[in-house]
Amino acid sequence: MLNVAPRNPKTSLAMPDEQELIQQRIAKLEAIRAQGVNPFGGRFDGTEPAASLKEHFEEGRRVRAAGRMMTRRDMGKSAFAHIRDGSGTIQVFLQKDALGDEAHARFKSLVDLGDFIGVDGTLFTTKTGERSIRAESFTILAKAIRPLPDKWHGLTDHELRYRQRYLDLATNEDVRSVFLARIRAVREIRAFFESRGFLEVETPMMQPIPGGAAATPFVTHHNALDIDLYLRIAPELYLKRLLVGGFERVFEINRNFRNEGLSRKHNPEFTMLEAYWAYADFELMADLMEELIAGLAASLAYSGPIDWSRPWPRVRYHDAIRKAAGDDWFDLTPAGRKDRAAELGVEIMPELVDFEVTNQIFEKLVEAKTISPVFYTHLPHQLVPLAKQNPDDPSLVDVFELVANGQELAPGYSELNDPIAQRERLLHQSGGEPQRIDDDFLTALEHGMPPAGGIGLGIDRLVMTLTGAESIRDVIFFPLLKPGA
RNA sequence: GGGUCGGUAGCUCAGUGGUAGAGCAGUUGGCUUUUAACCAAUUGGCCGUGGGUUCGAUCCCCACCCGACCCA
Repeated sequence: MLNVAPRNPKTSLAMPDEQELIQQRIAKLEAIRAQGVNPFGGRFDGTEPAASLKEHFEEGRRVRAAGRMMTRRDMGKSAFAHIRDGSGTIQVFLQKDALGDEAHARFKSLVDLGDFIGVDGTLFTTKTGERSIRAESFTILAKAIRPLPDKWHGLTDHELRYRQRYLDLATNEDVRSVFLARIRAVREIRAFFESRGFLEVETPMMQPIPGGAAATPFVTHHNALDIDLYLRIAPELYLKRLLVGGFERVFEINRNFRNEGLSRKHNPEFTMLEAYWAYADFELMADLMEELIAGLAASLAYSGPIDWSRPWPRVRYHDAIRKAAGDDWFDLTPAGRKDRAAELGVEIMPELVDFEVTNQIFEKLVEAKTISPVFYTHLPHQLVPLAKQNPDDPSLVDVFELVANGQELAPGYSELNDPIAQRERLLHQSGGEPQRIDDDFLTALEHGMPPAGGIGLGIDRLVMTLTGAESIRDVIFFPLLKPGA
C-alpha cells in the first residue's frame, strides 16, 4: 500500500479512512493511465477565462476553458459541472452523445471533484438561463489525490485555513478577493509614486545595526565575515543615506521584521512602504497620503464605516489631548495627570514617565476612537527621535500621525537633517548605549542631507482597513503559526 | 505571559458517565438541462495528546499541544 502523508497536520498519522480516500483516487489515476491517458496533462493553450466567456457570450461560439472542477451533478448519460479558474467559475455540460462512450465513461467514473480539467466545446444557455459550455471533449490536466474541503461551507477552521492557505483560496471566494484587493493596492501605490517622480529602491534587509524604529530585531549570522546581522526593523536610515547621495524622491515597499508576539494586529514580518521627498515637509507628505489613500479607497470601492472624503482634519496632538482629557491637562502636575488618567479609566503602569502618561491618553482616548482619518500633528519630540523639531516650540516635532479605524495607519515627518541634533537625540533614545548608534548613518548626515518629508505606511494594516479584515492573518498569505504538533 | 472559548469522519457540525451521530464528500445502483440536483443502498472514528477518578471516560479532574478572541 502506497503511503501518503496525512492531510491534517494536527495528526501525525494518516487516518485509515483518509488513506482510503487517497487510495481510491490513486486507483482512478492508474486506471486513467491504463487507458493511455495522462492524468497530469501538460500545455493546454488558447483557453479563455471563465468570466470572459460569460461576459462575451455568443451562442454557439467555439471555446476552450480550463480549471478546477468544484461541483458536479451527474445524471446518467449527462452531467453538469462547474470549473473554477482565476477569473471565476463556468458551468460545463457533458453529454454522452457529444463525448463518445469512452470519454463519457472516463468522466463519469475517473474524474473527481478537485481535479483540473480542460474543456473544448461551444457556448450555450441552459434551460435555467445559465451561460455554459457544451463540451465536445475534455482533457484531464491534473488529478487531485486528496479531496477538497466541503463544497458548500468551504474551509472554516482558522488553523487549517492559515496552515493550508491553498485550500482556503481554492474554496473561499471572499478570501481570494481580499488578496486581490491587496495586490491591487500595492500596484496602485507603486504607480502613484512613480507617476510623481519617485524611484523605487531596495535597501538592506540584513543590517549590522538595526535602526529606524524601536523594536526587538531578529538576529542572524554571516559565517564568512563571522558577524551577527539583524533583519531590518525599518529601512529608514538607508533611504536617508540615498537622500544624502542625491536621490531626491525614493520609496521602498518591502518587508520589515520585528521579534514580537503575535496578535490580531501583529505578524513578525510585515510589509512597509517608506517614501522620502527632498525639499518637502510633513505637511506636503500629509497631502500626498491623503491623495494616495483616498484614491485607493475609491478604486477598491470601499464600503464601511470610514468616511474617506477629503480634506482630512489636521489636529494638533496637544489639542486632541485637551479635548479628551480636559483643557487643564497640561497645567496639571505629573502626579495630577496620573490621577486624571485613572479617573478617565486609562490604566497607567507606575513606571511610566510623564510624556508616556500623556501618550496613553492619546492611544486609548484619541487614537482608539478615531474611525475616519485624522492627521494628529506636532507630537512631543520624545516620541519621535528622527523628526525635525518645531521652530516655534522645540519640545514638539513637525510630524503627523495618520489615524483611522482606531489605529495608527501612517506616520509622516519633516525629517531631522541636523547631524548634531540627530546624534544627541539618538544617544538619548538608546540610553547611552554606544553600540546601538549607527555611526555610519550619522556620518552620512554630517555630509549634508537635504530637508525632506518622509512617510511610512503599513501595507498590511492599510489593506485590513480598506477591506474590513479583522485580523492581519487575513491579509497575509502565509502568516506565522507555531509548527503543528 | 494571564483570562475565556474551541479541537468529534476528508470537510461542516450535533451529542452522551454505559456499543459514536447528521449533512456534504466517497463507494454501488438509477436518471441526457442540473445547479447545495434528485432517489435508493452503503463505507468511513486513537472523540487533540498524556496522566488520573471510575466497574466503565469522547464526556468528570489534572497537565500538555495547537488555534481563536480579550488583556498585558
